[in-house]
Amino acid sequence: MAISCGLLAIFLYYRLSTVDNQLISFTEENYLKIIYLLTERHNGNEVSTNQLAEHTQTKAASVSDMLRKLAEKNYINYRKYQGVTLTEAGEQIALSVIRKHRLWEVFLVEKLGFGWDEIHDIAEQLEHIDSKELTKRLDDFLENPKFDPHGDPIPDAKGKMPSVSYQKLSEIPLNQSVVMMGVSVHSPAFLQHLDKQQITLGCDLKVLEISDFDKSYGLLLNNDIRLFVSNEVARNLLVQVQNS
Amino acid sequence: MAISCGLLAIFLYYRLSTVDNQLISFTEENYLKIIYLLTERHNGNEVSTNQLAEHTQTKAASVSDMLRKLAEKNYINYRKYQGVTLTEAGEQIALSVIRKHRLWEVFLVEKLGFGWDEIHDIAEQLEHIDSKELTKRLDDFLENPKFDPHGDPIPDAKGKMPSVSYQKLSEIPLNQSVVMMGVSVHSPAFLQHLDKQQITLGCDLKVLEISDFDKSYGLLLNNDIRLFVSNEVARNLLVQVQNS
DNA sequence: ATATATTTTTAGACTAATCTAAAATTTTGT
DNA sequence: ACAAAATTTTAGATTAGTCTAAAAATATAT
Repeated sequence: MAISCGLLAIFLYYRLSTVDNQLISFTEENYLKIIYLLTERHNGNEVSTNQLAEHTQTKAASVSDMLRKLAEKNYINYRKYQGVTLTEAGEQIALSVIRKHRLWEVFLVEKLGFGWDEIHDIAEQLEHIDSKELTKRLDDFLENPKFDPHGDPIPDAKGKMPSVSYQKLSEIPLNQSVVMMGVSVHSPAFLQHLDKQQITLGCDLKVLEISDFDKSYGLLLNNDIRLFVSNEVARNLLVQVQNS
Repeated sequence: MAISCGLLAIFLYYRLSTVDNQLISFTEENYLKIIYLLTERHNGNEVSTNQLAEHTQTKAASVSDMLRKLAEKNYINYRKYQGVTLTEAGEQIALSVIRKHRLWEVFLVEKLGFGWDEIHDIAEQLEHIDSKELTKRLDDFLENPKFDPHGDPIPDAKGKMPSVSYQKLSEIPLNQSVVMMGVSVHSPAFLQHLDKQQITLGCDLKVLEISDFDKSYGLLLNNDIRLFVSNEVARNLLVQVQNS
């Protein structure tokens, strides 16, 4: 019986974001989020048009257009042909979207029982839901998690990202005990591959050897099980030395 | 670190709906939902262009355009100048959106502790999240509720709406004990007004008198408290005679 | 060091959804 | 029953976000 639905018309393109009350579309939020994540991955270096085209699944021409627009709105620092970084305003929006994405992922796994390989596409939708109060209550309902089901840190309500110091398993010396803390690839195929070998967040790992034959990693899992994983897998497992 | 975000670009305008795998936009979903609710309110009679313009908060000209489009896609029966009704296909989409809307409303109230006056706008956003699996798991998580926090029935996964037989309190004879089952207006102002008088879903009501002076209703609440509510309130309270 | 290859931007076009203004149709009131 | 009023549709324009093709800028390789 509830009818009052009008807002959604406007909402489709633009809505008054709860971040600083700026008008911002889903699409713009997405670009800012992707710029944030790629910048982080490149240690703060500028992100290129082609990289953005790849990750937004659009063409470079479309990206150029959008960058001009985001620069006009002062969400990004844009030097033509040189790539972009986020401004403070752009970063706050990106962090707000990432916060919502990761909180919803926790919800999907912890409350609804989804696997960590099933949640990405749903969280991609939920991350754009615009309600500060909802985000706050969801955060409390989930008991203020600091990490999502992939081990990624969740920014707080003020946009502060917990600092983490993960290393790739491939960079850990032989026989060093480490704890599995995250993954740097989120593809369902990769995550399911880990599931099959019972490699989960929080498990103990030790590299016993690197095979001369195929550079695969011989591991000891939870001080118990011996297994081999490919170099590719070892490079995408994020770990931390115990008690540090 | 999760980057794979591309789908959203396409998703913005169109996505493959889980209902029969048809391409459908947020906007189209909204029109279908509103047509369903208005048709229901008018006991199955056709809905007019102007009514739709009012409820979508657009102009009649925009509605005409959209109706042409929805008719082309066989979601509605459209006779120019005569109004519209939903086809079976259109009704299934509308029911799917309404199901999600009402399930999310239950979530917001039961799990996150929102008041029934605070949830409409958030549910308007959440109703468009597209994942059959999510809806199914949410439904189970909420223990398969049959009614939302306003007393509106929740269609099942197959699009079957529970039938309800509510009457307006204003149509109930004097001294007939009834149970409060729903509201026919969802405005925060109305819902907060009820809160202040402790009129909640499930409470017992009996009309003791209708004032000659201002046509207000003298009620007995929970066989205990006497209070007066306006005619306007009485017309928007949906009740049911006990044990029927 | 400069020609070639790659990347990025610009120009021009398209679609979805909206708008205003004007034309067409239906309804209403006497 | 028919003129006036109200409603609905059509015509033409606008904006966001995308595209392709071509031009401009930068990077690379001998």
